Amino acid sequence: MVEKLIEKTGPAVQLDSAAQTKGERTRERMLDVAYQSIVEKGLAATSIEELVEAAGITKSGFFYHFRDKNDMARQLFERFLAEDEAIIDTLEKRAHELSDDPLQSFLIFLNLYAELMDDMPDLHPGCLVATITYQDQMFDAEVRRMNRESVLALRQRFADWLADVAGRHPPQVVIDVNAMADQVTVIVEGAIILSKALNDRRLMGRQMRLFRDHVKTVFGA
Amino acid sequence: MVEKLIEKTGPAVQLDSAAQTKGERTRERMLDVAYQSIVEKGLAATSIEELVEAAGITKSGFFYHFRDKNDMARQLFERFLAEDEAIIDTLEKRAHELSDDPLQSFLIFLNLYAELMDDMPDLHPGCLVATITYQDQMFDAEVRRMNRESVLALRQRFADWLADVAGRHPPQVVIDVNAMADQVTVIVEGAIILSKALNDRRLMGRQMRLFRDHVKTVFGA
DNA sequence: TGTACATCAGTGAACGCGCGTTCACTGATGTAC
DNA sequence: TGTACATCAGTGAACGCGCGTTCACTGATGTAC
Repeated sequence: MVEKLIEKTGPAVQLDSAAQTKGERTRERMLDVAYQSIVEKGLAATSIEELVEAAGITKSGFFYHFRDKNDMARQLFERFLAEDEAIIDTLEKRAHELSDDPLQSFLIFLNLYAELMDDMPDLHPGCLVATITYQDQMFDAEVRRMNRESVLALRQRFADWLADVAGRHPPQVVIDVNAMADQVTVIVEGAIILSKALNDRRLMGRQMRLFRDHVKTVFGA
Repeated sequence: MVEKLIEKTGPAVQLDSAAQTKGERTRERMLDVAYQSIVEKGLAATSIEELVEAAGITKSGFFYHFRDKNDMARQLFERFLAEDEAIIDTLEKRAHELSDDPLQSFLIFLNLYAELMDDMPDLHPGCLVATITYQDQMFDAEVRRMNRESVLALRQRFADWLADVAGRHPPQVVIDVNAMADQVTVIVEGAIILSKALNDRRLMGRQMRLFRDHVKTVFGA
C-alpha cells in the first residue's frame, strides 16, 4: 500500500533492495500481517499464532526472525517510520519543485498530502503513532522513545518550513510556528480517528484542506 | 477527575445520585480503575484480575457486577459518554450566558475548552473514542455503534452552532460547516495523541487556541 | 568437479502460566406480615 | 416487635483454553579448498 502511494506521488523509493533473500521476504510478510492486525486490534490482542498462520509458517519460525513479541513491534515500527519519512520526503521534494516560494510550496505540500489521503484505496488503516501512544504500556521504552522522536522530527521539519514562510510573508497575526507545525500532525492523527470511527474515507482529505485554508489566510495569500 | 472539571467550569452535574448503594459504589470504583487501565494499555491488555485487585474485591465479584468483560467495556463507555456530554453541555451553557452573539459565544466556548485542558491536574488520560476506534475489533458491535453516534452527535451540535454563526457573520470564504464542526473533535483527539506522545500537557490547550484563532479569522472577528 | 562444513530458514513437540468464565455457596441487609 | 423469607453483594475453588517462549532437531542452500 505504501509502495502504491509513493508511486502515485513521485518516483518509487526503493526501500527494500530488489534482491531479497527468502528469509527477508518471510520477515516482510510477517510485518505486513502484523501491521494490519495491530492497527485493527492493538498489540496485546494480536497473537503470534494468527500472524504465523497468515504468513504461512509455524510459531517457531516466528522466533527465528524475532527475539520476542516486543522485538517484532520494534522492527515493525522502524519500518513504518522509514516508509512514512520517505513519503513525506517525496511530497516535500515535489512541492519545492513546483514552486520556489515557501508559502506556495507548503500549500502545495498540504494539497499533495490531502490527495494522497483521498487516493488511499481503502480506509486508511491507521497510524502506528496513535496505536503506540494509546497502548504505551504494551511497548518497551525503546519504542516509546522512537515514537516521541518521530513526532519531534516532524515538528522540526514543519517549523523550519513555516519560519521560512513567515520570513517572506509576514503573518497577519502573531503566530507560534511550533504549534502550527504540530497542527499538521494533530490534524492527520485526529482525522484518521474520525475517519475510522465514521467509516468515511473522504474525511481526512477534507480536514487537511480545511487546515490548508487556514494556513493560507494566516499568511494572507 | 471529571467531577473536578465540572466544578471548575460550572455547577456540578449530579451524575451519580447522592445515595449510592454499596454495590453501586463498588461498581463505580471498578469502572474508575478500568478506565485508567484501558486508556493506558488497551482493553486486551487489561486483565480482570488487576482490576478487582485495585478495587479490593475478588474476581467472582466482578462477574456479579458485569456479565462479562465486554459488558464492562460497554458500561464504562456509557458512563464516559454521559460525563463527556455533561461537560460540553456545561461549557456551552456558560458560553451562551456570557454572550448573545453566536460567534462570540463559540469563541468563548473554545476558550473554556482550552482552559479546561490546561487545568487538568495530570496529563489527560486520553479519550475512549480513540481507544475504541483503534481497537474496534476488541469491542462488540453495540459499543462501536455508540462510538459512531457520539461523534456524529458532536458534529451536529457544532454544525448547528456554526450555521448560526455564519448566519450573523457571513464568512470571508465559502465554508463547509460539517467539516469545521468535525475539526473541533479532530483537534481534541489529535492533540491528546501528541500531548501523550510528547508528555507535554500544555499542548492541548495551545492547539485548541490555534483553532480558535482560525475560526475568528474565518468569520472576520 | 567433488567433498566437507557452515549457515539459513525454518519444524514439531512440549512447557507452564495466566486468563476469562462458571458454579455452588454465604453473611449481611431489607421487607412483609 | 419478632419471625420468615428475599435480595444484595459478594467469596473460593476449579475449569479449560490459548498464549508466549524454549529447545532439540532438520532439510536446503552457500562456500572453501
